[in-house]
Amino acid sequence: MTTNQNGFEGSPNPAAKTGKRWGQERRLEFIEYRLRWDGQINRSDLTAFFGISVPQASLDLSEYTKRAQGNLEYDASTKMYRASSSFEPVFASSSLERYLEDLLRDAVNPDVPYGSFLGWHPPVAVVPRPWRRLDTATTISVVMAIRQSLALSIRYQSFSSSSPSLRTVTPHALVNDGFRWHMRAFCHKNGDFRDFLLSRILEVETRYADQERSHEDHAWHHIVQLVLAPHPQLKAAHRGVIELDYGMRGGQCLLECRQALLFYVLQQLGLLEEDSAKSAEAQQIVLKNREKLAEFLPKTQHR
Amino acid sequence: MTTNQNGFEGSPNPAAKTGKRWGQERRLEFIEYRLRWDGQINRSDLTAFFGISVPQASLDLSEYTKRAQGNLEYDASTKMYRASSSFEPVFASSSLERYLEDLLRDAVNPDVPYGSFLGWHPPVAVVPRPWRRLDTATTISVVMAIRQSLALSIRYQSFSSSSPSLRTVTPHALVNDGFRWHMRAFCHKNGDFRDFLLSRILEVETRYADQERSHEDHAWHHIVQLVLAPHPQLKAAHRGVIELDYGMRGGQCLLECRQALLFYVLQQLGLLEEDSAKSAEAQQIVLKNREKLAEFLPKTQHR
DNA sequence: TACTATACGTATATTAAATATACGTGTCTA
DNA sequence: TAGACACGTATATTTAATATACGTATAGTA
Repeated sequence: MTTNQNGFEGSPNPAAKTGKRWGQERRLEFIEYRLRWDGQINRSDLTAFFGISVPQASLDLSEYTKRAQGNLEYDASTKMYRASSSFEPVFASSSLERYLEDLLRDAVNPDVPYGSFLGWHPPVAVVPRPWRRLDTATTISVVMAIRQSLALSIRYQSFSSSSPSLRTVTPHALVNDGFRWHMRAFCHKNGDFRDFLLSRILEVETRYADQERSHEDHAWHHIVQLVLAPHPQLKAAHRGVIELDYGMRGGQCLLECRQALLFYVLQQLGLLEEDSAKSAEAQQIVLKNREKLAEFLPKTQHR
Repeated sequence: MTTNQNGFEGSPNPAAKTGKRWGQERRLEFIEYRLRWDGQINRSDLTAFFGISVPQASLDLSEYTKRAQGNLEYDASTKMYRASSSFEPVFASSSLERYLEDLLRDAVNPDVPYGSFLGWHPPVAVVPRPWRRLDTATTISVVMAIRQSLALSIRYQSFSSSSPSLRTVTPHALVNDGFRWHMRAFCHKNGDFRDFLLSRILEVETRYADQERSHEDHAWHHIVQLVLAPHPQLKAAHRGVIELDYGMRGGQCLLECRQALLFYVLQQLGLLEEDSAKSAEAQQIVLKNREKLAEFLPKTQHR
């Protein structure tokens, strides 16, 4: 990628030209996706979804058969194609991860069109989140600031100070902690790098040219390793369950994470306190290399 | 939707035929998406992404201008179109929610093609999750069982029992608790509805026809309301911050949730115990209608 | 058992979309 | 000031997709 003086880069090329037609490639992916996750597909699915004609749908189906021999078999009784018993996916876009993500997005935000290929799908429920939604203009300001290495003067409501204060920050990345969005930024007042919740930015007042500062953020680039193990006070059988859940081998597993995110990881795993009041059953896992990691935790966490 | 004797339904029609061409509609959405979140677009973005010709890209851009007058302005110096100051989106697909979801999916699973329109985007970090991934075949079995009202005989590793046991269950929905996927199912052994972690299903042994049981699952269909408020022992200024975070009005906010998910919601909000050992600062919020909700919590939670 | 409806495949000619190629314009860089 | 580049637009041409039609197979129903 090349960067010009505006800080803009040539965009990457995810669904790049392959010589094939973009539209038809999507239709072939659609066939496989529906075949796999809806269990079935026929021409009317294609004509309804893409607005193509019946003969074209036939052509697409025969093209898919050519590319993925033996995946399709026609069930004349239901007038549907089904995945054969020897079905082997040929498109990465029909992966389990994508399907689950599609289900999730649809359940969380049914009004937003995500362009998914979902057909029939099971009822899905998601644990609701109480936080208020973000502001579009603020998000765009932050993204632009990251791209062009701008410093932003923001009115920010930190938890530690009683009223909103003006700060100058130079953001360089976005962070999702599983619940909310933050920006990772250099704070000009304190002279260090911190996290700021996007939802606590009340206003972006001014922006001016700064410099690229990401490389100075050591806690960001430093990757630390957590060693997790089942709680030793659990019965052996329970330990086995935990090992299954976490895919542990030899009684432990490793989890890599940016030092800057260590606090959030431990918080989510309920591992912040050394000796929690919780029972072994509720605690489930322990952090084996706590001493080693202790130095990487902030002294006071101002959320 | 109509259901035939196989339990399959006619599929919904999200990107339905609008008279317009599906492919060109995607290209127009792409133009707006890039304009909004990449800040810019030009013909080569279109030709590279969709594999179309230069004149066609020009046609698409002028078509977008026709549909969204005043959104585009050409910057001859960078040879790019930019969003004008009076930019008004005309496609719901360029919403903030979709952009953030796209960023998240790309960060969590960079290898899975999600078909997003993301161009340049800021570095994004996500708090890593330690759980092992699901099995495709198991997931398909569960989805099929839900669709066709099948009972599954599964080898399941519950946390309470020491070794995997065989159970017969009839699932009717999927649940995402923010971390892991469950199925909501009728348990034939216990005669009630429970949650089962998909990752603890070791094997699906047999499946046989059962009946639709979702309507009997009262805790599933019953919606309860949580009343959340800032922790009363917080200073007034801190309470204001919490009210901002949660979008509270009049010092509280409501959160609706299925009774069956109440446990997970309280767990995630750190509100499971009545009097937590945590400080008011760490606790942040309280549940105002705890007594009312107490009856809806399971006596013993077997995770 | 015959009749009807429907979805399949495939063939035809036709329409419409997208292409290659070309030429003139304006702006930045060398 | 010349060259490079991206813009727009016009041409003829190619290719994709369409409408229409006909024959086949299955399920449901009279």
